[in-house]
Amino acid sequence: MYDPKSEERWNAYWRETNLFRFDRENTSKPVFTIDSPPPNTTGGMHMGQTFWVSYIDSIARYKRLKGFNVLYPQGWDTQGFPVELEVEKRYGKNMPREEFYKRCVDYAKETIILMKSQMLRMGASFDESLEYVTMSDDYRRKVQLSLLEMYDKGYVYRASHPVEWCPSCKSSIAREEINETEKDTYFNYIRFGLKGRKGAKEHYIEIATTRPELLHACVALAVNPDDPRYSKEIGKTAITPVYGKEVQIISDPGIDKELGTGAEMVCTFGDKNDISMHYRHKLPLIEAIDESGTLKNAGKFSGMDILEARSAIIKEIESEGSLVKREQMKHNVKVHDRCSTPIELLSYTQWFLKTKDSSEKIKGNALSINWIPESAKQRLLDWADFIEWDWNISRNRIFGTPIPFWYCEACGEILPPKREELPVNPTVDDPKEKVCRKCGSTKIKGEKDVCDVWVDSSITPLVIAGWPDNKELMQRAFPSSVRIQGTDIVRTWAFYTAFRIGAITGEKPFENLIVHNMILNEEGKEMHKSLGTGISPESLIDRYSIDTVRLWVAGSGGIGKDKPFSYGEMEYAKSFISKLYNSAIFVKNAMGETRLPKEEPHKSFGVFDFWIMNRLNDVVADVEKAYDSFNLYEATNKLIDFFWHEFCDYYIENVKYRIRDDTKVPANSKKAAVYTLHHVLNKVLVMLSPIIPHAAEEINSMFSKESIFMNSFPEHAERESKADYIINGLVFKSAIVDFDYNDAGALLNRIIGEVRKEKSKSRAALNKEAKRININVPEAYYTVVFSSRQELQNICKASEISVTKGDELQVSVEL
RNA sequence: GGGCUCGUAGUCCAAUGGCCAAGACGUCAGCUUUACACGCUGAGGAUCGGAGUUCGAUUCUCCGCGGGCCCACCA
Repeated sequence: MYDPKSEERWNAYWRETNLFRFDRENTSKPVFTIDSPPPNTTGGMHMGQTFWVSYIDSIARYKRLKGFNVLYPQGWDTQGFPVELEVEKRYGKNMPREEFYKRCVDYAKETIILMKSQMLRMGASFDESLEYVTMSDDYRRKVQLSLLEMYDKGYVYRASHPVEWCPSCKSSIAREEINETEKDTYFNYIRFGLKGRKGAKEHYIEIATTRPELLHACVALAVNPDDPRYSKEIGKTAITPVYGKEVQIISDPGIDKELGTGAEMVCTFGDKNDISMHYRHKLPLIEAIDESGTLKNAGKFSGMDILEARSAIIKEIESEGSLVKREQMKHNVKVHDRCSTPIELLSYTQWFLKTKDSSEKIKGNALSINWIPESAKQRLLDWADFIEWDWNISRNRIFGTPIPFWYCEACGEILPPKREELPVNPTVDDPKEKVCRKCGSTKIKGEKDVCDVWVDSSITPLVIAGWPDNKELMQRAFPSSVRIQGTDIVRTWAFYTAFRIGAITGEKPFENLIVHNMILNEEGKEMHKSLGTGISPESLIDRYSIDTVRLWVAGSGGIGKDKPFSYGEMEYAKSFISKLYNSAIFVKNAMGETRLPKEEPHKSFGVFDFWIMNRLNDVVADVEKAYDSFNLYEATNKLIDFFWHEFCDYYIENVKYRIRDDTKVPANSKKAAVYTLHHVLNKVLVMLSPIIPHAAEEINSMFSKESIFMNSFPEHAERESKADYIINGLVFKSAIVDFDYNDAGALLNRIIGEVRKEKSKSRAALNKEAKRININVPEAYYTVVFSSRQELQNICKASEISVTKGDELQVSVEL
């Protein structure tokens, strides 16, 4: 029985022997570079991470067998909201900046230790000496350098721009950090007076709004130009209630005539639509809300928070007689995904990278990458076409890479540091340049904001290849050979990496990009820790084994689809590992004291030995092709099918009689069988070792003192003529027969299968002696079958056998 | 509303412009074959609907239906 306890032993052994270290000095082997995701250090490993860790590790191990010098580092994405939020959850928000910062660092360090041990337990063979951590000075230096490079190339600018702002986190946030939730609210119908016609009933215009508290920032009323109710009012002036301010009535085709009253108040800024109106109609800007979500420029309402102001102002509007009605409604509110606070749009001075003008370049870069699956590429292309704003990289937070710039408050000139000064921290450091180089002002300020986390992680292909210090390694290790990542971060990690690496180097970041989907629970729903619908990888390992989980990952289907988890499939994976282990025991017992012939064992080969060797040779080619296209599913299934249903079900059964009693078989027949058993088992183990390294190593240790990872991947050879046979990648010519061993083996196995079927139909045990077997074969196969009749008789346990020529294959059994 | 993507047995998951559409789990029947009952032999079971292209479509195109993801709108 395969004992999962041995798995931890092999993990320890591989680490002690440094078997998977990247060999820096070796320049003869080609480098294979793996850009694996640096996980957010927010907690223990989940199923999605288990999936990609074992997937990419299998590829790393395969490439080593193929003779590559595999550069496989593992990094940790430690900074930004995710960690800050975990720390807030644990310790609360109220503490000095320095203390909070330190707690973030400690939390990240703690989590790295946990996650690393979980990954290593899975058998991940990354080289620990190559680890990178985004909060380290060295990594930050590289991030800052990458920004300086982009600044030099004109990608960086600082500007006032409406940004999506979280009043609770007091920071601008990125679009991908926004969620939508449905909330109850009131749709308030409010009357605006029309200038010069005060008093008369028809001298009002009515709007509907969910945001009455923004009334003070109202800069226009907008109606649809095709709306007959309002067409004559366009260009006139309306008076806001409460504030009594004059605003123009403008027309815009974007206004929905059916919604509310068909008239809208435009505020700066209530929503995105207001922004486009603001630019389109060149409306004035009123800053309505401050950074912490309280009203400003709102007269007596200034200083109230949004909800407070909302009810206060409604009361005021009502008492003034301008409130027509309130309708309860549900509407979608954009909230910050980390804290669920509704976001606001604020005009704020921020740092930007020019993604919008770069979209064609980004697309070109994405197209030069080999996407697996192909269809994942479309996500990035669509996104690139959709960009509205440049990438806002500033975050008004604490735990992040400082934006490495100072600026002149007088003229806005950006003052970058010198490269050799990096890393810098403008949030606290004084500028080296005391006087603005452009206007001579001495009002030089350091940027207080830090970088968005994707700024850190979007240069991993450079960092892992030794950029910028090790130019020699860069030559060999960049672009990365492969990246693996989830489909959920194509728009972020893949997109920003393609953008930044393209901008900095002009090259693609990686040759191949594997995009995996989600692991769902058994019901096909997303796993959520909070809902208790998750399955912990640790519990699966404990219940099955590491390699069972790994085999499930590899064999669970194509990579482009969400995949429901299945205990049934886990059981199957477990069964295969048992099968493999048990068959190895058989081979071991079969060998006994037999010494393997060193040379020319095939002199004593029988037809089934030739057949299985040739089949192995075919499988080597199939499996290699599958691995080379990163298709672990195909590799796994080819290997399982061959091993289980050809090698075990037929080859082993067919040679048992030769093993059991070698006095009744030709000389050296047993030796040839034992040699073949061992050979095929060994090659299959080597081919499986990337996927189930622990089991392969454990089984291999029954036969060899050397690690299985010291092997090379088996060689495939092409047969030149049909009677050739191949052993270990070497082609041999058969001088005696002129038939194809693959066909012959298949035919003989079919005959054996027919005999089994006949016995099964008669409800007889398969090892029951048959009195007689009659085989009728077409003339073309007669020689093959006739010359193998003695073997067939032994394998099928028949007292007599007869082979006759006929039209089609017929097998009858007399019991 | 727009885009992308998918639809194969009870379930999961492959492949393919043409041989009988692969495999697994489950089901059913049989077999304790001295590696393995986590096994072996066998049985039954599927291309969402419609139209088109084609000698031929499950595969390509279009429409519809259904799922998933994304985006927009929601004053």
